[in-house]
Amino acid sequence: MVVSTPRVAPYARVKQHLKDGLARGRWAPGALMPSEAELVAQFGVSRMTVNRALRELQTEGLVERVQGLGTFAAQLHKVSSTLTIRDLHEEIVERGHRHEARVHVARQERAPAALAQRLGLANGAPVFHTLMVHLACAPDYLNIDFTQTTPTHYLLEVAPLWEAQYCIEASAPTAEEAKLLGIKRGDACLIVVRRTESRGVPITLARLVHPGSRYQIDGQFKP
Amino acid sequence: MVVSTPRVAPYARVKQHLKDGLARGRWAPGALMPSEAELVAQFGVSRMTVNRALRELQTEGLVERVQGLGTFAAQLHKVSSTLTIRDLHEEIVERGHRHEARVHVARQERAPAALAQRLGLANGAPVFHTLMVHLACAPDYLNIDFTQTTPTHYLLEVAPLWEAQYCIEASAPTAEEAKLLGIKRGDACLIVVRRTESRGVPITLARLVHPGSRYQIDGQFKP
DNA sequence: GGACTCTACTTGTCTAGACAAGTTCATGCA
DNA sequence: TGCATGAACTTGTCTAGACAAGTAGAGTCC
Repeated sequence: MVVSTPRVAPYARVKQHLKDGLARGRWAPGALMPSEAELVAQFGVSRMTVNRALRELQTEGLVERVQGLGTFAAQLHKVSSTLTIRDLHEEIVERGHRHEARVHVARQERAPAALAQRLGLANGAPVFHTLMVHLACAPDYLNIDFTQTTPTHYLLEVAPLWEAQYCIEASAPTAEEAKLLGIKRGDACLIVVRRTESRGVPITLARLVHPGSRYQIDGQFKP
Repeated sequence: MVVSTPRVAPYARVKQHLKDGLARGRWAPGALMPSEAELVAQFGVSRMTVNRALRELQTEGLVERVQGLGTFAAQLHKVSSTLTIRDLHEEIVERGHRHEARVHVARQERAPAALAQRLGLANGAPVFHTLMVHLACAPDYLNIDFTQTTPTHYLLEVAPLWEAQYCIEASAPTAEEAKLLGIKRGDACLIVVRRTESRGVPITLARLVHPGSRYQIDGQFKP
């Protein structure tokens, strides 16, 4: 019987070796780690190979490198994880549900002062204002634009999303939001305020209100 | 007057060129992008240089590469951003505040069934149970263990954090939590449930309750 | 038609050497 | 003492070439 050894690339071997060492605390946060030259000698590979391993560990936030100084074990107190912002339309379609939405407001407006400031626009600059409620299980309702797709989906196709800041908070919905979502004013909501830019130009400022009892934001971190 | 041109590395030039093209929609999501060989000819650099540019774009999620096929513009509908989980103690100290905490529960227990399942442990396995309230502006209060540091801080030093899953939701606090935090039961709270592992061994399962009126979770995405 | 092989193209990875640029430290000079 | 210099080390990056491995399509044989 032949056991196929799943050939592991040398750069991956070096990388895993360093990860293991970090995992078992061989190098305390901030401690100096082996130099590229040492790893070259130890593993018998070329410097480019070792360099790739270290560079990837750096982008993963596991080590910090300083030209002229060396490679240091990163402070693991700061852990950056990935949080996926998904297009709601895509999400629902993938789950096999139909997705429709009720559009309550869809008009061009002059930006009020507070909004203009947050978007970095002049007072009264024209903006599009859309207010809609997404329904995962669709009733037979209106059939206008944006009931088959989401504004985010549309904007992502027109202008690739290039920058986004978001802010997650919990609070009670406004009276209007509670009414639209069919919940009580006292019910906790998860509110994501998301601002997107493309090439420095503000694209969207969305206030996404999720009933706390039905939505969660999940994320995961792996080294 | 000499204007110093900030020398840009060739790999960065290639990378930026592709980013620009993606930003202005030169390649629709899923479309075939130039091959390494084409970029080598176009920029007059070696293949390793082009390869690095493309590989980094891949790890940034901007392109997808398939051996034998080519490089494709990524579906930009999925945007992964970074969310920083910070050590609360570190955070508060950095802001120049003193940080103390009231410890209400700190004992070893047998894990109840629900908890054991979430941690992947046997029923009744011994776990440490800590319940504490963090105070940003410290009164003069108890002075026991963990009032100068946080359990998370301690555990991060003992066992480097190697994996974390979290889940953010909004809901009303339990009666006990409301009492401890000095808020009303109806006030919305931002609840982060965080589970950490190190080398496959569960380390902590934390339920972090933040009064919605005082805390937000911020994040940012940049290409 | 169906199965096979061969070719052209793609990405994945490694090598050995090179030069640039940053840090640290010892050395020597004024 | 104070300061400039340079050696020794580090990481950052590039090159030209090589082989491996995966895909797609054309051609060939049965």
